[in-house]
Amino acid sequence: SQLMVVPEDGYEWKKYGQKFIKNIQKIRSYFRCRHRLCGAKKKVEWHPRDPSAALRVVYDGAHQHGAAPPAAPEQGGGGGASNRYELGAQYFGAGPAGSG
DNA sequence: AGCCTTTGACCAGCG
DNA sequence: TCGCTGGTCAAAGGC
Repeated sequence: SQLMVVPEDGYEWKKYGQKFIKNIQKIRSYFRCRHRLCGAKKKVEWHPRDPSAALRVVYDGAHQHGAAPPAAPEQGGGGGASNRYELGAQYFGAGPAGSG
């Protein structure tokens, strides 16, 4: 089984599903913002047999609160030692749409 | 007692 | 119309 190693980005998320995508031969996890009436969603993709492979985080939707909770401020603009695992692997909005 | 995470089945779109 | 694939909910266990 895979470890629940989800990098923190300053937002709270709750996993609600996990499936293996054949198209990319990777495991895709589904997360939802714990905020109220917030339609923000996050997906994490990682190789099932390749820890070396960089994680892939795909953000969908916008946070209604527009800001992260005080429990984990986003430090405002990179620098934060929170999401420094693979900034080059994060997608916001519709996604990489084309160039990836 | 509540929260969270893990897993199986159902539904929807395309060819 | 059926089958494949991707996306989501629902039931149970530990702290």
